[in-house]
Amino acid sequence: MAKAPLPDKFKQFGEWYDLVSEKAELADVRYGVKGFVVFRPNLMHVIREIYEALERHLIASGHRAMLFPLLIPYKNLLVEKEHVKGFENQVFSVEKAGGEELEERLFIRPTSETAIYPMYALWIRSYRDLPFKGFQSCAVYRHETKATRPLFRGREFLWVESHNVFAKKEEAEAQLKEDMEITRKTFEEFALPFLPIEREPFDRFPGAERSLAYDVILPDRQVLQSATTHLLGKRFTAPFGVSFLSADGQRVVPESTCFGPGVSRIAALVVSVHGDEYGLVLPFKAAIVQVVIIPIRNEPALLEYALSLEKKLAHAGYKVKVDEGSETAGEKFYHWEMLGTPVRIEIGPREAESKVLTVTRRDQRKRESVPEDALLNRLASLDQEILGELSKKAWGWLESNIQEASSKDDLLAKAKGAGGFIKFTFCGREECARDIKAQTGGYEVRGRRVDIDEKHAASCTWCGEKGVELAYLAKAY
RNA sequence: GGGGUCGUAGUCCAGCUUGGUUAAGAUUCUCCCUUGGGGUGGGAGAGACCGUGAGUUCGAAUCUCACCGACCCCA
Repeated sequence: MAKAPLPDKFKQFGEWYDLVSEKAELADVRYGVKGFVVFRPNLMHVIREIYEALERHLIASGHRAMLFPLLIPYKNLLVEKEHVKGFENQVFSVEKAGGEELEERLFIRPTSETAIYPMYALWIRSYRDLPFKGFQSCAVYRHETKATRPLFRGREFLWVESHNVFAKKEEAEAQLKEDMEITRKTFEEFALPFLPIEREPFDRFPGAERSLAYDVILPDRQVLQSATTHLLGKRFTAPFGVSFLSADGQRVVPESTCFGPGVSRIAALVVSVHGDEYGLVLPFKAAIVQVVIIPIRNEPALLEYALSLEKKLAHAGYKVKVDEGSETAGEKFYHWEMLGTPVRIEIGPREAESKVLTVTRRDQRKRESVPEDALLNRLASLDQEILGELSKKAWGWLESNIQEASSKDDLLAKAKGAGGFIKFTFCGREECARDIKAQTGGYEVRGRRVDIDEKHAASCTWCGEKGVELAYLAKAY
């Protein structure tokens, strides 16, 4: 068999990713502005499906869609001190319009707190207005100075941002759990794993009281943060003047949370986590074409049979396409494998004669024979099987890349090794985290897991001070 | 912030050291024939103001300077 078109993603992830992005026609980097790429139709399909899933789960849990303007008055940025510090060096600003200097300077949202909270201050008047749960699906803009890579880090990225307001702290705390659940359900639909990790106090979103992040290990064993949710307390509601009258007539400043699943990054995960040396591997939900039918020769009888099958599958609700192109069969196989199409049906004289079809699943690249009258049942089971097996494989990779360090020496040795997560007992001190990062060549303290309770030792594995938690270390994007 | 590499068809790139005919090749795209169950083979055609600007020269993709852009490494 011929050589695979792509390198091994576990050995040369950067090269693999750039090539698959080009060959599967995902992103086009030729637009010519650094950090800004064009999303092509194959990628937009994945993006739209991710949006569809996130929005469905948000709405089912009581959120409502909104859309705030892209441009925000500059003075709004100055309202919350920590927030300004975090973003002022990253914002794009607009000073002119129609050739004239603007009376009021505007900036392009790097995130929308400063656009949303002034309006919340107008909308929220009574305890009856709470909880207020809203979200918007949009692009945000940050002038990143680090190296950019399509979908992983750009100066424009797509996300959903949810901004919720609650009367009571417990309700806000509970929202963090709900956000985690929404992330879990969405990721499940794309067979993606993640670890929910609470960030250390010194590593929070500017202005947050608590920050949870959803970390995934990529094929190069570096960690990618795909989404975050933050407990903001009164950090934004108070300075922006959001308050309400309680049932007993008291003026109260409410609590708030925000949740930001990075849609471009989740798409990058679908590509990176499932793909192989033949290209993308997509679950049914993410595929723009779910079943491709390939007539092995350009003969009218074969084409006719292929089209009748297409009609049958389309009627059953599948996204199906007959490849009528003039390329040879082998060329078409490679093409559709690169695009990650989950199922391929080959139609040759044998199939047309016997009505027993040759069906190939993309994830395993294995052929099987399926009688035509059993095809719909088989496709339905393949949908679930492929999703299940992709998920199992993805979780297996994540879990097999978590190690635990028993001592400082052990930690140093493991840090020199393959990468991935290293668990250790942490004292919680920023100084200690800085020291670890400096001495391990870039391992950062990500924080502690919130989905399970993990026992920690009495003293910090690194510095020997009192241990407070079992924390995860990793090199991050 | 510091250091380095590179800009030539849609894509990958040769040529530059030592200036000189029509800028070579592969891939891609179009058409014809052939082939077809894992990237068939052949033929014809299309596609490049050689990143931009200036300088040196009889003559610049090639030498010089400036600018713009991209990529990589280190902090």
